[in-house]
Amino acid sequence: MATGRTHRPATRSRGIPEATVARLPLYLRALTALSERSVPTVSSEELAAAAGVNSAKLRKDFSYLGSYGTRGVGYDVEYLVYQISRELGLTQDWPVVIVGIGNLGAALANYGGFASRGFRVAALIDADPAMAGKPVAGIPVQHSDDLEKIIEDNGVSIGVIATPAGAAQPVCDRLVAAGVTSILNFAPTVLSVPDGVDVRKVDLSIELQILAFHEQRKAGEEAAAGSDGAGPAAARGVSGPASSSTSADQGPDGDVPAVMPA
Amino acid sequence: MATGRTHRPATRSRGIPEATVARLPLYLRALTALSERSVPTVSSEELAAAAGVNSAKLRKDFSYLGSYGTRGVGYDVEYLVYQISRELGLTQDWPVVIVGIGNLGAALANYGGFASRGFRVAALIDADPAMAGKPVAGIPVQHSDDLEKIIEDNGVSIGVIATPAGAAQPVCDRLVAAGVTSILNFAPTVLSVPDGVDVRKVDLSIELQILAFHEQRKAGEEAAAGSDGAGPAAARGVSGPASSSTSADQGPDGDVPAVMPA
DNA sequence: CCATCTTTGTGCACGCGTTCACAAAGACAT
DNA sequence: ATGTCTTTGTGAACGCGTGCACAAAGATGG
Repeated sequence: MATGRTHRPATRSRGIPEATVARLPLYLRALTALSERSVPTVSSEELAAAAGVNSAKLRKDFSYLGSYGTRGVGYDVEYLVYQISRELGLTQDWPVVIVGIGNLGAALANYGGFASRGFRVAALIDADPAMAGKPVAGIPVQHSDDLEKIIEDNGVSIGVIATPAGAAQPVCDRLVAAGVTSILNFAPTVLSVPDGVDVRKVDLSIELQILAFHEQRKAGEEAAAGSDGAGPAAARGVSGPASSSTSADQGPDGDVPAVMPA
Repeated sequence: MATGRTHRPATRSRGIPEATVARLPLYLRALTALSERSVPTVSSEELAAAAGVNSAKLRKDFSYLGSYGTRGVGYDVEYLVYQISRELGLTQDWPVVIVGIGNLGAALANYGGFASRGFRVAALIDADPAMAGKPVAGIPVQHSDDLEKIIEDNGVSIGVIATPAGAAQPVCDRLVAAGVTSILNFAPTVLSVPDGVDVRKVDLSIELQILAFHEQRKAGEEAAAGSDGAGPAAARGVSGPASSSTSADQGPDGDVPAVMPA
């Protein structure tokens, strides 16, 4: 029982590096766009630009899948779309349940990106009895009492958790016990799962904090160096780390202690 | 003008490795929980377990910030909370705009995680004139015509893009031109930004595809090895890559070509 | 059939991130 | 004051990911 291992530590899955797997959807998206414009072939250079990566990296990524290109020409768009789709497992149907139909859960249910590419929202589950039966995105919400039955009846192996933080771990445990082996977690908590279960997390708060770090660093450098005058951002009121100014201790979430320590 | 560089290639920001920065919010969250329970000190082992990481990694991460621990005892919770908050720039106020108030944008506006830890939703912006003035999460939506003025008046340097894919790049360009230097992108597109602008992307579709890849691999291994009988998941109907079965060619989004190539 | 040109596929080197293992440091009891 | 015990902080080794640079491969034109 490993605690909170987020996603495969270093286990190269069948020869394809994890970093490559993470980029395949990007390539697939770019290729799909080309396919819709009926572009027959594409060079690694062009495709790399569309996907926002280095062309050498892209070629190396594709080399893990096999030699699907033609030297002097490039890659056959349709063929590559098929190969990547197959490699990612998108040629089969993946029923998905979303647990926690609040603002975020409802948004996810309505999100078109789910429906495309083999993913199908099989059920929406919420703990609130008042929600039961209400249709969200055309799908009636079911009560969490029936979670296990829903998972088993639909053969669901991928679960999306969009509950409040406190409910996430219990929901996760029930999903796993019912047979779910892949979880996409939107709740701001570290999930603990048994071996063999994959967890990927999407955490808005963390992403913002990372951006804030770089933003602060940029502001600091800008103040240290001479006034570069790069656009209207230079006149921003970010002067230093000590500008707690107006709203310092407002904490609507019970966070933000920010107290001076001993 | 670098195309589509997602987040700092390898530029170590002021000595703190990028990987460490990405984990600091995790530590901060765990520490905040401890702080609320009035736990005075915590060891690297305990905190690492709470954050779901290796204890050696945690100690090394903290060593980049300085020597804030006491040997034989552990770390002072309050002190660490303060230090990490300061390092991440959370002791100052970060006004944020959300552009694109659809299902997702509205969910983000309502998300409590934004309000906490120094982030403040300064404005909601949408291109639909019918939305203008409507309050979402208590904040009136403003029309995108006023985007530049809103950015400048509020001193916004962090923008969140929750528009459809097609609108993302133009919106991004306008945000950057108006002075935004950090962008959190929820639209399924690769954004092209000038140097000095940070982009982080959150892409549900990509996360799901990565999970599907591992799910497929697990199913394949399970089929190859003898029946392990590990729980009810073993009896799942995922037999092989060729089980396109019932709903093979339903494509509600204009995707999923899945055609056999030449 | 041959020369040329384009583009792939990859060997190689380098740097970052992770993990181990241990010495140094401080708390605590006697 | 001294010894013991806990826990930090870090040197070192290793593995993964990235990018360069080039040889091999095939298309194309004469």
